[in-house]
Amino acid sequence: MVVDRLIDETVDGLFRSLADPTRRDILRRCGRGQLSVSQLAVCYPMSFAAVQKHVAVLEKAELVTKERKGREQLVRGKVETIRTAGRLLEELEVVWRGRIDRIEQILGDEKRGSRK
Amino acid sequence: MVVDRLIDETVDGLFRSLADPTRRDILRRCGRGQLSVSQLAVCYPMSFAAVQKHVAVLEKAELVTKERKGREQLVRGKVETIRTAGRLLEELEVVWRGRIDRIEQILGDEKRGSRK
DNA sequence: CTTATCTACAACCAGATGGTTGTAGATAGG
DNA sequence: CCTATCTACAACCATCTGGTTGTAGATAAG
Repeated sequence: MVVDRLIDETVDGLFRSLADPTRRDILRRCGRGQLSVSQLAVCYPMSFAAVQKHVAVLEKAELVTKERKGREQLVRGKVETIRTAGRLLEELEVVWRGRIDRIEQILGDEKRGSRK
Repeated sequence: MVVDRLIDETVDGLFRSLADPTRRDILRRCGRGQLSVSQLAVCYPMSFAAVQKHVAVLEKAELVTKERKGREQLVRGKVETIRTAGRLLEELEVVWRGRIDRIEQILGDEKRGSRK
């Protein structure tokens, strides 16, 4: 199993974070980590506090990190977490493709060793 | 752009569907499409109606399809939609990696024509 | 036909979510 | 020092979400 031992809550938070257009847009903007929270905030038709909350959600899901720079807080995207999400999806495909085969193989292995 | 013209609502529904452990488990189980809604329902500590709602959410997000078989409704995973989700994540990575380069390139192309 | 099973859907409820405003602490600049 | 800016966080509110129960339609089985 490629992505093991990620508890449900973590995965929930990861995908839930991605399920909001404002947060996806924040992610697109902050790949290089040059934008402060207030710079991000002016991009959206909502209050600073609302954007701050979105950033907090992303941070909790580890999709971004924040780095203090004077009185600003620079937001940077965390590529590893995006990859984790991608791997979770791939794993699903693998389960779909291999479920039955794998069960048969395991049952076979018990008496025959590897097949083919 | 690999994944174009997917409106926000669609993407929201896609990731939101994935942000629930019951629904992720349903997806894992129904890759081959052999399971009816009621067969799925007995796997979880909740009512039939609750599982039915989860399946409805997955169906609306096009992560599964349903196929009538007599009085049952067989649920089958839709691999293309999983791939769509994966591509959305990859696209994010691409934006992070190439944002600045691409802006420079577009500005350059305006006077130079296509490169390479 | 009658009954049991599978599905669909409405109504309802508690808790989470996404927004608001307001207050307050830190830091930069005049 | 004083002020403006950036951030943090609490309180509040409307809506969405994930669960429940109950009712009803269709199909399979006796």
